Amino acid sequence: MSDDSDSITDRLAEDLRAGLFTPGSWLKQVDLQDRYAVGRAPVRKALESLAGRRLIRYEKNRGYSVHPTDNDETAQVLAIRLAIETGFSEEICAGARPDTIAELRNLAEQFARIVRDGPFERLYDTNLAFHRKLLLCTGNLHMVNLVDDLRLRTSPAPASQWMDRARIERSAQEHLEMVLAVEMDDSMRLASLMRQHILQKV
Amino acid sequence: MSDDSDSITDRLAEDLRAGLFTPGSWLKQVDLQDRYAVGRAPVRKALESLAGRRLIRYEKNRGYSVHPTDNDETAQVLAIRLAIETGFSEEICAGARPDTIAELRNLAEQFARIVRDGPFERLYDTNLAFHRKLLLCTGNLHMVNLVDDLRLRTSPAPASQWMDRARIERSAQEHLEMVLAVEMDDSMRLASLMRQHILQKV
DNA sequence: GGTAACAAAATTGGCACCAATAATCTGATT
DNA sequence: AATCAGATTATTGGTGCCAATTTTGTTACC
Repeated sequence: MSDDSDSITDRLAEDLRAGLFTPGSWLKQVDLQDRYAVGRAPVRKALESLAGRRLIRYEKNRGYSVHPTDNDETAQVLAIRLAIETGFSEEICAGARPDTIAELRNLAEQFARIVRDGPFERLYDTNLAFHRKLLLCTGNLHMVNLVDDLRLRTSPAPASQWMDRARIERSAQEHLEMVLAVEMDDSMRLASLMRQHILQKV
Repeated sequence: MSDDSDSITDRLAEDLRAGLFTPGSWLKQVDLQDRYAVGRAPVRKALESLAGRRLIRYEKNRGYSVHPTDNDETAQVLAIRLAIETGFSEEICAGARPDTIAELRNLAEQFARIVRDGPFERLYDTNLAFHRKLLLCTGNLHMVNLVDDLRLRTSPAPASQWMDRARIERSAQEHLEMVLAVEMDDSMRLASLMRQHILQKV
């Protein structure tokens, strides 16, 4: 993600995504330089970068903190994702080539397989890969990266989102239906599926 | 914007917005600490923050650089703005109170007045204020801030966007029509106006 | 016991210097 | 003259230290 390959920014972002930090708590620089075995400069760089991406908060002379789990806030970020992803449904259908659709189907089936047999720790990755490839059909890499960041702002932890088995099974089904919608060039149906998928209206 | 009020981040962002740096050029840290009369630590902090917001680029061991004026890239960012702003047209209409509509009309008229009489250097600010207030009707501050950043990524300089007098007069007219659409709770019309306004299809 | 003022500790912010890497210049060789 | 290798310069990246600020702890006072 970050252009700085061997930086700790990605590791910190991943740990935030995984919910390893208590929401609302302070990300103290000494703790982080201890945790990631780096100096303070790389820590500050990572914190400032993530704050710029609004993955964490910043207050002058107080430091950087993990977003508290605020339902209203996550709902707002979710609404942004919704507008973007559904707004690009036409371009997704227009830009999807047959081989890409085949890869999408593969990823959707792989997700369904993991839902059935595990390993469940790979659910998030596989789900992410599917959605990334779906959005990449538009050729708009900036949009894909932006949605990635928005996703990091909405999913506080895998636990809360993937706990319910009925829900993830439904997600797997929706993935397959989305592939069908893309295959049939039915952007309206795709947008509708995306809406209920993102909002998780079970 | 940035939580750090007395930082140079905002000043640098504003100078980038105003097009004071050559597109594609390197933002050398020594130049910046000279320009803003600060040390290198604040400079690095500002650069990393702006890179996180993708207002500038970063390459490891090479530094931070101004985005080159890439038509394809700006078109992609514009497409994101389009999806978001039109996607929120319903919420704008739903959330607009009478007094807010009055303020919107004021801003639209103020913009039209400046188009007529000047001072033209305030065109960007007034335009921004109008669009911010329009989007703020949704109550989604995260979306407003995000669109602000996207706007900073699309408008390389005021010159390119505001040069054509016919275009800005048309923009002023569109602002007023948008207010009418909001007043009439016609979200479809508002979305349509926003589309042509953002894409500047003259 | 509770509160306010003060002191101590913890934490962030910034600066100066050095290391690591990249860019540029120089000159020898063909 | 063009090219390649090496040296020189320029630029970024990192570390350690200290200042500024905030937080926490302590003590006197009511």
